[in-house]
Amino acid sequence: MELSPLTEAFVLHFGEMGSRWGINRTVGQIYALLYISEHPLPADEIAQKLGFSRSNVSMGLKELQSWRLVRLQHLPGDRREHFSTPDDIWEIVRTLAEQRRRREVDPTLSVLRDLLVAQPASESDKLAQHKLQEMHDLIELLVGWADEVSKLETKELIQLLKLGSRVVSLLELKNRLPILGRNARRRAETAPPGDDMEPEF
Amino acid sequence: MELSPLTEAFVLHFGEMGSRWGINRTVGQIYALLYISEHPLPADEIAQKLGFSRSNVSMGLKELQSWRLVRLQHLPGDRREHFSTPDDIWEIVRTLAEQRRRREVDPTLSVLRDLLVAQPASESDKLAQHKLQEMHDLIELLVGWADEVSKLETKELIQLLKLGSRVVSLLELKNRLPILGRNARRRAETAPPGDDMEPEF
DNA sequence: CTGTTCTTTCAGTTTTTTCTGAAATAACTG
DNA sequence: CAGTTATTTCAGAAAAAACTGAAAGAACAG
Repeated sequence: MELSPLTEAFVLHFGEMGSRWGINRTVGQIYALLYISEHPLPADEIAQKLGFSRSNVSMGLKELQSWRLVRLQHLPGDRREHFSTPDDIWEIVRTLAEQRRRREVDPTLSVLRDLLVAQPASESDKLAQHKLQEMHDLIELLVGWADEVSKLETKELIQLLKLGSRVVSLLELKNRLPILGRNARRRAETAPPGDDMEPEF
Repeated sequence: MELSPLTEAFVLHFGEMGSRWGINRTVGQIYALLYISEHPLPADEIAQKLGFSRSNVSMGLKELQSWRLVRLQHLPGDRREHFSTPDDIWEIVRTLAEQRRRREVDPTLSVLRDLLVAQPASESDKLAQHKLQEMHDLIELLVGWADEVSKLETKELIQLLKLGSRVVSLLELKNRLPILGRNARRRAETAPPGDDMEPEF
């Protein structure tokens, strides 16, 4: 491997974790190596450092590129392609979220919607559809939140995260000042039957 | 399969998605079936409906139980064990988050911490440690946020999610009204002692 | 206790995924 | 252009993961 023990430990752990998240170990290790490396690396060097075949690295990089998680660049005086990760780790998080959404969440929402508009063939299908509706609404809520939040500047995002649940006190504040929130006075209403996800605020 | 087309479509999609998230297809399908079913199901019925061997189902259920994602119960007049998912979908989300954290996030933080306290063997190790520090801090921030937020009542949580990025305007509002006082209305249980993530608002 | 029903375990098989080397392709150099 | 270097593709090998049936183990009923 000829990696420093520090790098090796990180790379191995990351590969292991990757495989628990549906990313193959090789790809995880390549990513970890690029992340921790000072400079962009050419494919043959990655192969040599990690002990993979050149072709395996080629496929791994292709995969990472399809996720937009690595960037390709050319260094002067070297014909090889060099790969690197973005310098800003928040950009990495955003990309990951965006891609996961595009590849897994959106197709799932689409399937759920199809099943929800289908004519139920039985009583038990109707009950099933209710469950699917709950799941659909939950995912949509989370996705909507993620969309909103991903628009924030990193600084604002960090501020928000640091605030944690204390943000709720702000909500209470808002609710105590009805002039600020359009639905401030609707809280006491009972939820409509068959829809227990709708918060009235 | 003898499942309604609706159930079958859901189960198949869920199995597919599971396998992209590091959960094997069988386990994903079992979970989907339990989720969508009206009543708790015994293992042999799951096996029959999904066309898996009884032993495969047994292993899948064991896996799901280790994740605390399914519950076992006995129905009167039936010696078999019946399995079900929680009725409240938010509980499912919480469990999933909690378990992922315990199994993947915490070990990763632990590895990162170990590598951060290790003596760097070179200049390039020092740079690497800087990258690891960034990753560590980011994960810790996210985990801290998740901890805080998971303490909220579901209603509050939904309210927060619906608010999305508009919460930032509340933050600004608050900053413009210093009369309300620092940490006004702060909830005692959400402020762990020794918390180093204190927001300056 | 004996027989019955339900559940788990696990060695071996099947299936799927990952990985490689060889060959093809592409990109450049002089 | 011919030669060289870099990259990708892909059929088959290797490895890993999933799955099964048979057998053992547990929990009960009578």
